[in-house]
Amino acid sequence: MLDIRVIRDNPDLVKKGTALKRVEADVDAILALDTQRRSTLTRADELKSERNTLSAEVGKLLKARENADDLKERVRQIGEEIKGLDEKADAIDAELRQSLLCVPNLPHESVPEGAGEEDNRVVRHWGEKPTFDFTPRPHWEIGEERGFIRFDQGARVSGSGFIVYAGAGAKLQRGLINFMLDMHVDRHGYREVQTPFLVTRDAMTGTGQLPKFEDQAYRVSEDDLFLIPTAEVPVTNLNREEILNGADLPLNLVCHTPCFRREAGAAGRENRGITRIHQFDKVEMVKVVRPEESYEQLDILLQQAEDVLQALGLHYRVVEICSGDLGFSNSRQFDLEVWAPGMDRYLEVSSCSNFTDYQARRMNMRFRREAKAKPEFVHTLNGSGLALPRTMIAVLEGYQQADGSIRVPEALRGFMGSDAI
RNA sequence: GGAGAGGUGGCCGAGUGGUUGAAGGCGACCGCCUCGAAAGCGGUUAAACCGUUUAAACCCGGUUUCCGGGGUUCGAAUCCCCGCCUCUCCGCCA
Repeated sequence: MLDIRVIRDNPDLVKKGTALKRVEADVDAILALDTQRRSTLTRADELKSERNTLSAEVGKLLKARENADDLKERVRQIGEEIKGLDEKADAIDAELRQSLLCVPNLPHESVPEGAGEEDNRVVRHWGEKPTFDFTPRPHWEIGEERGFIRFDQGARVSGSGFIVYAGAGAKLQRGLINFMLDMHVDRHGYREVQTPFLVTRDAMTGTGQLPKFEDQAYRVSEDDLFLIPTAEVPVTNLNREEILNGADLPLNLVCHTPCFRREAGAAGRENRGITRIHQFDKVEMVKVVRPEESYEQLDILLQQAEDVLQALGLHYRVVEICSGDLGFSNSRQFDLEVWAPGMDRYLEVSSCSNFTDYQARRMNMRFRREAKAKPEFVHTLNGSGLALPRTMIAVLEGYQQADGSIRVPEALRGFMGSDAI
């Protein structure tokens, strides 16, 4: 969330930023609550100060075996008044926090202005679209025909939007996961973690999925836990409520998890095959860094995600996300879109974002530069490296051959033990 | 799931109703000593919020916080209730 002081001191800046993001946020209501909160707090504090003084006097009187009944009664009355003010302050506080949680992060000044997806900017391309001497087929045809992807069995077990990988398809996904993890660990210097897939409401709130987007998450109501929509949630929250040692930054963490998304209202034409399913695997990179280096780290993160696609020999483009399409908690974001020849379109396989101190403030995650320095909020970033289904699509469609077999990308041959499946 | 024990500052660990934000130790930082270091000696060492001030901040005044939430009391780290977490034993189980 945003620093209330920033909102207090620069309300217009905040209004401008949220407008750029095309998000409604009632800044004036927040300012009013803030003023109310402070005046209530000031009055309560004064009374508490008085109570503390008088209480000490009661103690002295009692110790001297003198009567303190009158004083006691007076303090009791003050106590009641304090109780009322505290309750009021708590109520205002809760309301203020709720409002604050619904204000998005502000876009970085470099972010192009735009209303939505259509205004995103293609920054560059890498590689070239593969050419075929036959009409490349979409992955759902290939996958079904070869038994790599069992849509029927996924639906049978869990309903529509769930799939089963089988045989060489299952092994291919496993190979991709290993390949990605190894690259980030061995080459990019990340530390691998394995986290829970069910997280608390606090964790979901910390990274920004809640309270605004609860309808997108699977929830286990019995325990009020949520199935993670991305490893970003458990991994970023790993050090919440902590003051980190500045010498330990930046933290570079990589994690493979399944991701669960309800995708309410997203069924249909655009999402045929496995482009958008309720459960998919993803390798995610998370960085926790010093504030002054977060934008530089975003470039590094993006490059590291690109490295995976390049190593797999997949043509892709880098897209800079405009203000109106920017994620709720993001200040700047680049997507990687891989080419899927069978579908004849680009697919988002990675999203690399800087969250500045927005998540850190929600999670209360800070660091100390030096031994006695004041704690400061860290900056957090994350990027997919990569989402598996769409990588799978690009491989199946991009490496398909006329006879229906799939060439195995060089990088995966050692693992697969063959050069075609 | 059942029974018991426990959750105090960066860490260890005192503290059972009134100058305890919290003894003592460790660690860290500063200074002295030293050619330098170690040892030794002295000092410093929680966070948030409100107010004041300011270019911003420090300082200063106040409040809160000893797992979280309620309660008792003039006053709670200390007493009571609920919850969460950790450990031990039992049960169960990949």
